[in-house]
Amino acid sequence: MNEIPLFTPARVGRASEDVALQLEAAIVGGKVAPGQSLPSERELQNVFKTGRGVIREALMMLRQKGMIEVRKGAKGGTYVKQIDVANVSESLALFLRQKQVEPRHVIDFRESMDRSIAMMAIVHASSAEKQALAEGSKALLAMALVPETDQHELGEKDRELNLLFARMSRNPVFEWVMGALQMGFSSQDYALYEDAYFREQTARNWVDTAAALAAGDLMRCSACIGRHYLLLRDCVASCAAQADVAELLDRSDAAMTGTSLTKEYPDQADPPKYERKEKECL
Amino acid sequence: MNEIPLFTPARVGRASEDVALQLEAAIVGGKVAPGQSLPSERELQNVFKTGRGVIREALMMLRQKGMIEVRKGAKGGTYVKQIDVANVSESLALFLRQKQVEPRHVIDFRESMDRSIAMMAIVHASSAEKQALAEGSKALLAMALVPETDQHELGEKDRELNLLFARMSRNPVFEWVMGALQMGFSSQDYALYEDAYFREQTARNWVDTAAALAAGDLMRCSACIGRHYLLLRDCVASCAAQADVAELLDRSDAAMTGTSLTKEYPDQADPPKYERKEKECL
DNA sequence: TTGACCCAAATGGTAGTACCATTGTGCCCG
DNA sequence: CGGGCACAATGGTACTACCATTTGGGTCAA
Repeated sequence: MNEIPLFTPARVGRASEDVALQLEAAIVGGKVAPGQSLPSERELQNVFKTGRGVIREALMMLRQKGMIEVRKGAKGGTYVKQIDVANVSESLALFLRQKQVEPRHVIDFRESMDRSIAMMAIVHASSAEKQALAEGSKALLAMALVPETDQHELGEKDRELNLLFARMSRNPVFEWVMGALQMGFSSQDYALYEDAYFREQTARNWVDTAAALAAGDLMRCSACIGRHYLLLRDCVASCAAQADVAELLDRSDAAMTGTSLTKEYPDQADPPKYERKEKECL
Repeated sequence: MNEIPLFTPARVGRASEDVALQLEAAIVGGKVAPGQSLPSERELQNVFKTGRGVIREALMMLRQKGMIEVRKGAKGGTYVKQIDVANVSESLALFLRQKQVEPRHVIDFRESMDRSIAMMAIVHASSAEKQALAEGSKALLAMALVPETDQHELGEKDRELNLLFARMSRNPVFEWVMGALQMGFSSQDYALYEDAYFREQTARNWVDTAAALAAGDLMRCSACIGRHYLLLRDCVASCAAQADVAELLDRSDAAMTGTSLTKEYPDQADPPKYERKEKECL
């Protein structure tokens, strides 16, 4: 099964794809190191014997992948870049959102990853890191106990701790995957710091987690992680209950405003409105 | 820290980005359902009051993200698509490759994920799935014992089993992340089936794993997983030894052929060569 | 009636040109 | 010596014209 298609539609349209592929190959092949620049668009135009639009489209694709960065002006051009984890995060977040993945599944995944991280961190993390985590968690608790603290600030701190925690596994893959997941679902974590009860419980639990980790007590650490996600699940469940009501209102609201961008206008003469508000600057 | 920049360089260049953002918002906002099509490029040109090139660049970006699919001809246009997990995989693979992540770290990550999956699969998987895994692993073993079997075929089967295994966790996130990781590192798994010894050991181990899983014996299952990755680590290590030699040869070879694409030609009059072999079809 | 064929319209793909905006460099003048 | 200005390189945008592909309908013949 899964044979190579015998007749691939050779070179059917899409020269830009071809160009992008060749440029990508040159980059990943190490022909152009990060920091160096590709030839200018007009040079590439000559090299590939094609129009400038094709080159620009190809560069757009590479830019979208995060492989290059484009700068205007003299000494401008397309510079090869280190790919940022944010690119992966964005891609993943987009996918998960579109798949309407249940928060429960993401939470389960994160929990199992956290347990793995804890296991590795206990073995591999330096004592300095362990201390940093302990202090960070205490700082979080201090912040959480002040009622005026903004939940976003707390969420940010939580995210920071999570990343530090992941880094302690000494395995960058964990750090990256965790970062990618967090990027798309920060709203969940923020919600955890909305309610005063959850806020305090979560912060205290962080302190316990850090202490257990520092003590090398995997069992207690694992229990703490379990408790963390128990809180998160509770919180998400209670939020979902509210959100359901909000969504119902929102949906009936959206049904009223018929701002569609599609082609389904059988009888309507004046399709999409699309007020261009940002465009009077030309 | 991490304040929102007070003065964002408002609308500096890059109208295509603006267009892409608005279209993306329309898509993720559900204004255009998958399967439906956006207006044609020429219509969008009017809607956004911009040149067609800008529209095309924006569409290229969305296409790169996997959100749309573009078809030529009458009734052609840009159709909103379900994002494929392959997009995430590609993004992740590109990132990992560029970060020169050590195989060891990826393997560790996969191992810990496999253990989590096993835990969940024992609880959640249906008996039909468990049986399917058992039969699949036996089929793999049968194939592995025939010396003539192609290693790629075995690798493909292995990949299939892995995916089935991940699916048994009943959590799609595991399946997707596993799929994404495999896509970028299939060569490792293929290597496992190159040597006759590793081939047989791995296949037998798969059978044991499936049996343990079906029996609900988490301990034995976990041990099998450990053994699997022990084999993989051994295999990768022995491959790396060979690869090191090859790389040295390859590097000195690359140093000879000076086909550079960068701008560093202080004295050279005729920069990049770039024979266009695919282009005589116009 | 049915089938084959062809042509027109819609749409994406490519080429080319002209011009604008931005930015670094270096010359020129005070 | 220093500030400012002109210039050149480069990306960003607009517009036009034309090509290639695909669909659908219309026409003509069997």
